[in-house]
Amino acid sequence: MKNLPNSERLESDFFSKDVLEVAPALLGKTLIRLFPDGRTAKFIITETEAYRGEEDLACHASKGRTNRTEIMYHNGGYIYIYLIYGMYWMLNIVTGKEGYPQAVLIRGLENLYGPGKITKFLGIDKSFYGENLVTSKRIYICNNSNPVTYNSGCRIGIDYAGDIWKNKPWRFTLEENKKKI
DNA sequence: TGCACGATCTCG
DNA sequence: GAGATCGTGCAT
Repeated sequence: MKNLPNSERLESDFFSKDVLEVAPALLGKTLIRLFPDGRTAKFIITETEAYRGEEDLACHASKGRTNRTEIMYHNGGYIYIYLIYGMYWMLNIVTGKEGYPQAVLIRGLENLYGPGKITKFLGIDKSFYGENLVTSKRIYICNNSNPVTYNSGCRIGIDYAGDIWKNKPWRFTLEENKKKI
C-alpha cells in the first residue's frame, strides 16, 4: 500500500451506498491481494455487474435469505463468493444497507479478464466467503483519484431471469479498457 | 435422498 | 459447439 501513490483503502461508507452507485464507482479502483507467501498482486478493476434485491430475478437473493445468500443481507463491504458450473468461484462485493441484499460481481481486471480466471489466478475460494474488505489482511480495494469514464450494457449469463431483469443495463465496463480486451 | 441447473472456461 | 463438475435449492 505504501508504494501505491495517490491511493487509500476504501472504507465501509463507500460500500454502503446503493449497488447501482457502487458498481460503476469500482471501475478504475485497485484490487489488492496479499498471498500467503508474501507476494502482492494489484489489479485495476475494469468490469463489474450489479445484482440488486430480492425482486431482481438474476440476483441469488431472489430465492430469499438462505445460507448461501445470507452475507448479501449485511451492510456493504463483505465478500460474497459462490461456486458456478462446479468449478469456478465468483467474486462478489456486498453493497448497500443491512437487510437489503445486493452485490457487485467482479467480471474483469486489467490484463485478467473473466470472473472464473480472476479467482483462479488470485487464489480466491470459499474461504473468502464473508471476508471484510475494510479489515482483511489478504484482500482489499484502494481508491484511485483519477476520474474514469465507463460504458454500460446487459448482464451476462442470466437468460433465466426474464426480459425485464435480463435487459437492465447493469454491467459496467471501463472505457479505456475496451481496446485491451 | 435425489435431481436439474447454473453470474464459466478451455479445448476440439 | 460441447464437456467438465459440484453446491444449492426445491421437489420427493
